[in-house]
Amino acid sequence: MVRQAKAEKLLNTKQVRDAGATQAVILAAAQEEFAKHGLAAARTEAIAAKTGVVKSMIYYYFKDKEGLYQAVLEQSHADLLQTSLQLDLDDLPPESALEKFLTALLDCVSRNPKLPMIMFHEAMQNQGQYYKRSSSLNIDKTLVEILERGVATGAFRQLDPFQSAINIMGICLFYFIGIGNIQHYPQGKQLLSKAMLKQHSQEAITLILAGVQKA
Amino acid sequence: MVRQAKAEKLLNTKQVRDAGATQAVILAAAQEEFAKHGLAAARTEAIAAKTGVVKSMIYYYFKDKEGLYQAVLEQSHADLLQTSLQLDLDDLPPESALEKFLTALLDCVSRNPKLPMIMFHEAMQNQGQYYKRSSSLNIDKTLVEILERGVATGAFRQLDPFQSAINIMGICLFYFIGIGNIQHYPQGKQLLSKAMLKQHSQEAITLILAGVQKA
DNA sequence: GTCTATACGAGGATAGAC
DNA sequence: GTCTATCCTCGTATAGAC
Repeated sequence: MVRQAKAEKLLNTKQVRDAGATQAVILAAAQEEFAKHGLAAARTEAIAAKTGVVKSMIYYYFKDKEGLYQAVLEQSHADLLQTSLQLDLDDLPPESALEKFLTALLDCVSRNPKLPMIMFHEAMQNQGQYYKRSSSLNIDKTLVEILERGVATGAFRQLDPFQSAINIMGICLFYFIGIGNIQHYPQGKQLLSKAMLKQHSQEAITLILAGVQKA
Repeated sequence: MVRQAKAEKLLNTKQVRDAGATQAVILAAAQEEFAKHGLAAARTEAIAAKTGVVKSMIYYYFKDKEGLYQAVLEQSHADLLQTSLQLDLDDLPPESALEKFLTALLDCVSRNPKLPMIMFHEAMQNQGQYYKRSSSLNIDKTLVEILERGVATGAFRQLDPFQSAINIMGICLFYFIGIGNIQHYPQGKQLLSKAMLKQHSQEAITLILAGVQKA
């Protein structure tokens, strides 16, 4: 009797899985799906299909699609937030602070290339209503402050800190957002390979530093 | 008898509308909707609601949602294509060519701020499968060629033309894509006002020209 | 060409067995 | 905790009157 029960469990491996593992696997699949489609166009069925777990598990763990979306948003921003908090830039001269900031940001999105896509679906579809509460605003504020300081000390040229912050973020993040279109170029490069990501970071930093420097 | 028919037509003004006007009004509304939501998440009902015309007109004129989407894509790219063809940059030195190119591009997207949003929904949701056939690839190719020429003549620093082209496009376009998120900043600026658009163009051009110049 | 009404399918969400 | 089966809303698309 007991033996039979055990055998049944071994056959049906799904029932052995624990809560944490299932949640994690759902979150990972959801991140991919939301990155591609955003909240509205994402399909819970597609997410479930990737996990091997059944659709109703999503509702069991995350209540509904929106609940899952918010969980993904939070998890995706966690690394970025953590990174930004650790940066202690106030003591550094503006050029060094900017370089350190950019390196950290580019490392972060290179580790998680889906993040920019998620952010911008959020921006376009939902006008940032979920994003607003999130941490990312601090990132941009940090950058604006570095630029203001650099202009004040004369390290940077006379630029508008607000506009320039947007443009600098554009240099860093656009690469990841445009991938879908960029891929269609003849060369057929692997845009997310380690080598290309490294090169992107270097090119971006060089372009930015040269761009803000006094003429 | 004839009189009555005329009166009836006057009352029911909808029936007076001609095909061209209706198509145009649908296209305009669709462009807005697709810019916000992309193909999958766009709602034909929402498009119809904005027009005052009834939903079934969409199917009458454009066959189905995808047909309307392609029409919007084509119309949205028309201006950009037209602009890019008129640019005759081969005779100009690289710096002038780049500046002329950037001015044209920024004018174009300032006139039609929805274009970048549409392009990037397309990139993310559909991996550029519609976009591929479109004209925009030429835009980026033009930019790559300018950069290559500038590096060859020594006008620009040693940069990777491919990577740099992406980053430059990022500076120009990111502003329009990020609007949803950027708006939430305390300042509450009108990002699409004439003044702000003008400023963005100037800041972008300055940043780019400074960034590619030889050190 | 425009409207009303409706068929039909897709997908979000739940109930209940195991 | 996981699965199966099902409900029901929403949204695309069509049929047909005017």
